[in-house]
Amino acid sequence: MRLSSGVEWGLHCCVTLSQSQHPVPASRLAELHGVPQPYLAKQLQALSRANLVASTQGQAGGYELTRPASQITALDVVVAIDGTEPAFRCTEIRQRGPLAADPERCLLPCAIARAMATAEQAWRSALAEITVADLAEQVDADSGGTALERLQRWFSATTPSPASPSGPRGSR
Amino acid sequence: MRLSSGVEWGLHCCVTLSQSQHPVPASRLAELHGVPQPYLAKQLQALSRANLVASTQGQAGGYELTRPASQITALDVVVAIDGTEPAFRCTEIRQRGPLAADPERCLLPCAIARAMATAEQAWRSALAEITVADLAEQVDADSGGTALERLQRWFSATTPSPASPSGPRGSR
DNA sequence: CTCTTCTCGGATATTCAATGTCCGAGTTAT
DNA sequence: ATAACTCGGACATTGAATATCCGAGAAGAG
Ligand code: SF4
Ligand code: SF4
Repeated sequence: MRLSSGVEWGLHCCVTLSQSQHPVPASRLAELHGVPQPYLAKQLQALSRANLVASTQGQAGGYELTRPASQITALDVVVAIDGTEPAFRCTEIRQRGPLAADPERCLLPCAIARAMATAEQAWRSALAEITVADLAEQVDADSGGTALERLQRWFSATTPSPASPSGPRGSR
Repeated sequence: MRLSSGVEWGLHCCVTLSQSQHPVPASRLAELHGVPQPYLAKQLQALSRANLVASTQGQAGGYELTRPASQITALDVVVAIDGTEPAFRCTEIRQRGPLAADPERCLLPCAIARAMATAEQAWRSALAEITVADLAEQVDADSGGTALERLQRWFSATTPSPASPSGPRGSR
């Protein structure tokens, strides 16, 4: 069982966006996390399609959350990026082979599929209990209360500073 | 999130084996479920490595359960086939980028990783509640109490019948 | 009002893992 | 002792996830 690695980036981006008052471009988020920009854009598009983040185009554009962080659960992010299809996909092999069951008896999922669905429901319920606000709070506590402040200070460097004449950011 | 499709076959094989008193060859299991024989063998090897099934070689060989069906949980099967690695793999992106946290603060998993691990633990706990015996019972109930009997009758066709002289099974 | 610049959005290659397949080692009944 | 049948691990193939690119569109500056 593998979970798309983009889920991790999506969660980080949501936590990051919850600390910004202004839209943040995708390129800044990618630079902050040290991940390839084009691929992160793909995940952000998925979040945008799920209406978790809103995109603003233009010069001061970027992404921002559409809801308060306390209204966004981890399950929302996971579903938005990884999709809603269940991990256990039934191939209906009970209808194949010499002992195939009558199709009329296969109208509802069998016991095995039901058990797996129940387990997956427990997983989703656990994720629905955690909100992005909770994650931000815990991340801040882990770093001794300095992470969120450093994050906001870093945002200031990318805030629209209209007086920057010839930004000599010749890095690349 | 995707779960290996071999998990489904492994669960079916365990339920099937719980109804047989004699070892069952992999080729018979594949024929019964209508899946490619060589690939099913791969999954059975994984089950064998986890000591869930025992393999007997030779002419009357095959696979059989090593424990009573009530002692084998669905989690055992899933772990044996799909592996024990967690679905959420942390890339430690908090240590990358311009705002990299001090490595000394990253000794324990961060809040995001902890939340995902908790959810996954709930999933595994739910699977550990279900045993193969429970599954067999429910499958039988779903079919009106005829599935297990049909299964055992089908086994009779492959039971060591020493009087078969020149089995003209020229199907393939 | 125009123009430039910056942004997102979807369509497009590449890489890795899961799927599917094969043949050799080993063991039992004949 | 022989022969037939079994499992076990090593080997191609396919699909999806990963990583990337360029065009459409909107906001702000001039
Ligand atoms: S529904 Fe149940 S019996 Fe049918 S293929 Fe899926 S797991 Fe097997
Ligand atoms: S441990 Fe937490 S902060 Fe670090 S990379 Fe994983 S999810 Fe992100």
